[in-house]
Amino acid sequence: MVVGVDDMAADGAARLPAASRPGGRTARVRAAALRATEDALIEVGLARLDLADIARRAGIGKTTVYRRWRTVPALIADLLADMAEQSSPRSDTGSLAGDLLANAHLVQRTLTDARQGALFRAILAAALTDTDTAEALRRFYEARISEWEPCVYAAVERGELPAGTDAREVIRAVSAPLYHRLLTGEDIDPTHAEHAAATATAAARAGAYRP
Amino acid sequence: MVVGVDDMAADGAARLPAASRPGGRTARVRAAALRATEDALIEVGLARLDLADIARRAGIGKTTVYRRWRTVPALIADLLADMAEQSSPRSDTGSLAGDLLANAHLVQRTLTDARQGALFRAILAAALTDTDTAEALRRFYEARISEWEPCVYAAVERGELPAGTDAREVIRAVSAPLYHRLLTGEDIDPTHAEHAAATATAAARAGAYRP
DNA sequence: CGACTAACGGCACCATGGTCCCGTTAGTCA
DNA sequence: TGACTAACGGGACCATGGTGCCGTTAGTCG
Repeated sequence: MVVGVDDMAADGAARLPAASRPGGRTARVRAAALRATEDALIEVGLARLDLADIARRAGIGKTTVYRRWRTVPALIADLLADMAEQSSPRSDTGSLAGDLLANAHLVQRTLTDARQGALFRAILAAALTDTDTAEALRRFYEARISEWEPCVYAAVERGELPAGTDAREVIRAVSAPLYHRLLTGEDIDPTHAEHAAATATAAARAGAYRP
Repeated sequence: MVVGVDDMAADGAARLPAASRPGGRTARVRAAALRATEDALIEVGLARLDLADIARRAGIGKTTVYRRWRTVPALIADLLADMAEQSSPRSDTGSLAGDLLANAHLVQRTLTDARQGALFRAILAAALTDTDTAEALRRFYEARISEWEPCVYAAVERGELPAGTDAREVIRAVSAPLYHRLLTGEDIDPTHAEHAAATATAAARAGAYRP
């Protein structure tokens, strides 16, 4: 088998636009493929996903999809890398309880939204069956958590929380119970968001997030 | 198409041993299929699962598997129903913190164990892509939570917690952060279990689980 | 204990997702 | 602005998972 540069996509995670030729078309193809993947995941779900269908939606060749990403998880991992780059701004309400509530509501709305919710379910399912996707998901959350952790630093400075509080753990604690409900397909309403935020706030105040 | 009684498995969730003939062989076949499903999920994972392979492992006919369960998610949902029936006893250490810690360690060990962890990852992935499986998963957790909620009632009676504390929410709060780590493929060690238990305890004491 | 039939099993068949080959398009760089 | 080649696209081909048919096995019940 003669391996051209053409055939090298199989090295672990999906690669970003190739180093040697990052220009227009490659980037356009990637963007179209990722949007199509998003749509397909939302409409038909992970289980019935078909790379040929994605190619059709994206208006690109089926061969291209197989060559560049090779597998469904690799494609999703690349989608996650793309999502991690788009940042959503945090709130700053002036109190820890308010900030965490805003965060909880954001997560709640995302997971409840018809499109976003379906997308996240599919992505989480993919992450559970593929380590590269899991790694990409971790990076995605790293980015989101980094966005929100200043809330906790501010609360420590205001004297709301004990010094040494693990900011990232506090942020994670807000969304964990909401994701747990997502797993079992239970509904997630604003009440649950409020509970999640209140619980994390109480635990943080009690000093439960110091190592 | 002549529909015999033979062909009626497609009504939603997988059925339990048929009402009219619950006896020996049917039950044996089901048990063998569920054990084989467990093994296959652990060894090859959800993505590469093959019903013919499961039939081979179970020593039963491929046709039988397709006829009785129809799809992979239906088979997994039936596996979950089976798992829900096997109860694991709770601990009683005499204090809420101790009981929740015991629960957290149990969850931590389960998710960390090579076989059980892989099995849970596959099951959660299936639940995220199929509502019947999600429903079965919900029932499974209902059973587990019911087993442990007396810890909380006891703590209320001892005066450790305020009256009106939502027992089920407290139990869920212990495992939620551990499952959240599972999603992203992060390691889960006893330290994380201790944090999860301590956090839930602190939040419960602070009255965060009253509606 | 023998007839009845639900449920199982083997096998051939078929649909469809994934691979391969090779010609085409379009960034890149002198 | 033209040669070079990375990357794309079409379509034939192939492997494999899922279905249908029909004979066989073994609980059930009189």
